[in-house]
Amino acid sequence: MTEYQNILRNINRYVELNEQDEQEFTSIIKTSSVKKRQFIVQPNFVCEFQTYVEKGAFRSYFVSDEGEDHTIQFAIEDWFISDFNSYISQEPASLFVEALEDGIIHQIAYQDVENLCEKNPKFERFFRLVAQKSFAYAQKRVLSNLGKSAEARYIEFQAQYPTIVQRVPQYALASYLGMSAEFLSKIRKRLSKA
Amino acid sequence: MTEYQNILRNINRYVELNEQDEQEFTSIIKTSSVKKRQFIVQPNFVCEFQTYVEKGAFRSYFVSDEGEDHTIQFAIEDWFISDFNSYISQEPASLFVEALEDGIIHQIAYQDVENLCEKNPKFERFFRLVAQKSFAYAQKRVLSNLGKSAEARYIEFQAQYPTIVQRVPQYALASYLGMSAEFLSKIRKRLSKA
DNA sequence: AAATGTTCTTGAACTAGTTCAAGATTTTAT
DNA sequence: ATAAAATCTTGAACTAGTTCAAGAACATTT
Repeated sequence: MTEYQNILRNINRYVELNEQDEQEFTSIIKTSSVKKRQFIVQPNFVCEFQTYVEKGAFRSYFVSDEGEDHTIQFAIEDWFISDFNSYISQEPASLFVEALEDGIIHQIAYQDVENLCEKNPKFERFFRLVAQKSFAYAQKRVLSNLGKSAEARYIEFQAQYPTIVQRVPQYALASYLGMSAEFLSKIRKRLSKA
Repeated sequence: MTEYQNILRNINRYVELNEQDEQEFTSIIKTSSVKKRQFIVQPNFVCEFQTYVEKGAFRSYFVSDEGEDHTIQFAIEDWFISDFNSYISQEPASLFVEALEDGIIHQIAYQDVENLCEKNPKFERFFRLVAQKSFAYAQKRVLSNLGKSAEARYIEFQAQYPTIVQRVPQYALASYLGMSAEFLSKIRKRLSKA
């Protein structure tokens, strides 16, 4: 079992890689370990990498002018996370990406990915499929919450991602679900009694 | 000037097409004209096409369980629109896509696009870049509205897309901006006095 | 095991935005 | 031109969710 087993298996769900392809891909990976509360992306710095979570839990969030924070995405094992906007345009990020636990990540740099895509159409294809799926998924998330009450949004998230609910601080979850931390606390109390 | 001038110019912003490429692409286009209030996508039918707007204005929207409608996207000349989720997965749509004016569209079918991508990496590349940009753009839209009041959301949209504000019915705009039609009416009144 | 920092809970007062209803205006079809 | 349909406006009553503040529980460091 190699260091890159998991990330390669992930890619193989979309395209079939031979040894040569796998070698091309793993040669651009940079692996690091991160400590809880460490930032791997910060506003005003360009988000150079897409990050694959080998171990740990992360969240990306945006701090609005009024100083509230808004969680955009959680990522645990086998998920990718980044400030995608910044990554794609190679302009300064507006998000933080923060480790919620100690973890291990594999990162791939924008220019390395672009070169790889140009060299090997299998990767062009992989990144097309992933981008399309991410976009579709993001739209689905928005839809599934439209017109729902705060309580309904929580119940649905809890049903769909029970592990994340347990693993993530409540204020981060509240800010993901678009409600105040206090209100989420009240919802949970109400539900635990019923 | 050909029938496909505009859509080809759009693609050429991302990849350079020679005559042969252009020919491959235009051969899969299906052009039609649509009447105001006509639906080009409907829930429960698979969204077979991506639609390029040659002329006209469209909106995609979702009707929640409670019967409210929520506009997801507007599209005018030179934009693409679809129920992307349905298109990508080739599963039944959950959105309506409705013509807001009489118009002309160019459509490309899922399977034709996939075949084209497999045959010609330039198109693989084009659709990767477009999917990535759409995803980044969708995220940006979400971010730019987070934590803002209904009035601020309206003001910003109006500043960024003045033509759309003029061209689109107010209830559709309100449902795009996430507020009731009545409230948008009140906001506008307030602003016109100030 | 004490001390410090972080996260979670609870209630009371508040408010941005909704809902309802009815009339006014604009657009579309005949 | 006229009627019918669609859209927009306005005010009054309401409510889901926020904000503030202070204490309780939990986690982390020394």
